[in-house]
Amino acid sequence: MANNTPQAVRGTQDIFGADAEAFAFVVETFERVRKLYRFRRAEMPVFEKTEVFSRPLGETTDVVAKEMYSFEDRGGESLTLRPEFTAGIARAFITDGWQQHAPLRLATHGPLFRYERPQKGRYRQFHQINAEILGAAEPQADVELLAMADQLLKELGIADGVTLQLNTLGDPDSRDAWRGALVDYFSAHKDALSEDSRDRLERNPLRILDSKDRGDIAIVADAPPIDDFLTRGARDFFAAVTHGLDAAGVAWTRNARLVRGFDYYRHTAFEFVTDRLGAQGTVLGGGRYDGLIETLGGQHTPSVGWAAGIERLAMLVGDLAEAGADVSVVVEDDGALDFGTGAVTLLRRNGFSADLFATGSPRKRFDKAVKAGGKTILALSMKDAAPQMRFKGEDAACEKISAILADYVKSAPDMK
RNA sequence: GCGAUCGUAGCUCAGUUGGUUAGAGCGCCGGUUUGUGGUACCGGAGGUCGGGGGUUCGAGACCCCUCGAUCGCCCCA
Repeated sequence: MANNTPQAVRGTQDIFGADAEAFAFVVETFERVRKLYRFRRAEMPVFEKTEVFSRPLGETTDVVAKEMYSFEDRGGESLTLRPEFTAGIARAFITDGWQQHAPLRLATHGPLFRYERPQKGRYRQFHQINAEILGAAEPQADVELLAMADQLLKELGIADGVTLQLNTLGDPDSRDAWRGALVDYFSAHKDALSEDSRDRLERNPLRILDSKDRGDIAIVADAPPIDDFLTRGARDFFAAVTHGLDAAGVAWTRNARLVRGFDYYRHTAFEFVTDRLGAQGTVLGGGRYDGLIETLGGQHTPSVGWAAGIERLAMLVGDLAEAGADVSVVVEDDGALDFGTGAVTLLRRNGFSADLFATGSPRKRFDKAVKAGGKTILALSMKDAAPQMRFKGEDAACEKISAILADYVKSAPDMK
């Protein structure tokens, strides 16, 4: 049957039913919480000039560009489907003059695209919710941003088993000193490192810290910690963030090995991690990216943000049952079809969700309605050429429905 | 990009060491039964066994290629 039908593109997903309900629940909860924290809504383009995404990634572009969905448009310009929100928002901050709104709290959500091998909770087209505070150098911004994330996870009902892991990468001076010390340390243990990590030593030494290789983990345990290299300012900044989190009642744990691979990250880095999603344990992650907007040609603009995969959050939320209709109208006799059509429309106009069961074997329509899980069932049959209404059960809802339909029943020419 | 496992009706699966016209449950459609009733019974539709090639007298079962899924590695903005 499907022989002649094109297949869905690898890594895409058709989200439906209970999964779609969980997805919508995540987005709706995000929208609600974002307003509580006074984040403003933004809608961003799904594609940008490739440079918007490639330039901030710097030297590693070569590796990362292979994971971007890039193409030339008819004018020969290289465009890319957004693999993240932040770069596009940073571009808009510059090109649209959003400096005037700083400090600017922004929230957005939607599809992102990465050319990667699909696995659990990871797709080529996936969806994220995203929050940023642009043009805010003070640690209080980090606290607010994290408090919002924390509240979101709690309101989604998935905070159990999820921990906030927090680290600092310091300012550029701290970070450079630490990085140098790590390179020295790992170079001294080069022979004991895994092949992957020897490679990382050249490309991106900080990444050795979250290697999954057993041997590497042992070496990493004795690696010099960032704390030994923090400048006074960096230390004070991190202390202000952690004190703020404590004051806000946000639980956190220090993970001194949590890193971000790109140079524009400064100070705070964090991930909300669960042990319930296999290899893809990060549920929400982000950090402070004070250096990003400069790489795109803007003024120095300290900013902090996070993103979270909606699919992964939805998996943790679990299946949400689709609600049954408030009323199921069953036309048990085709003679009552017009009456049923009018009745169901009237109910919907009065705010009742309603299904109409009027197809298939008339004798089985009632059973269908029962199975569909409607809260109240209104069965319509014919008696002496006139439609008859009958409710299943008797409760307050039936009375309301009767009241809504009372005038309609009187006006129906063949209703008694 | 690499590795492992998997791919049979709409869904969940069974198909014995390769052997006749490919099965079940659920769902769907119709009929009978019941008639404030999610019951029971009967019947029906629906599969070129992911796709292509090969081995064989014979392949859903074996081999190769390909597409896809799942899990892990790499990567993770």
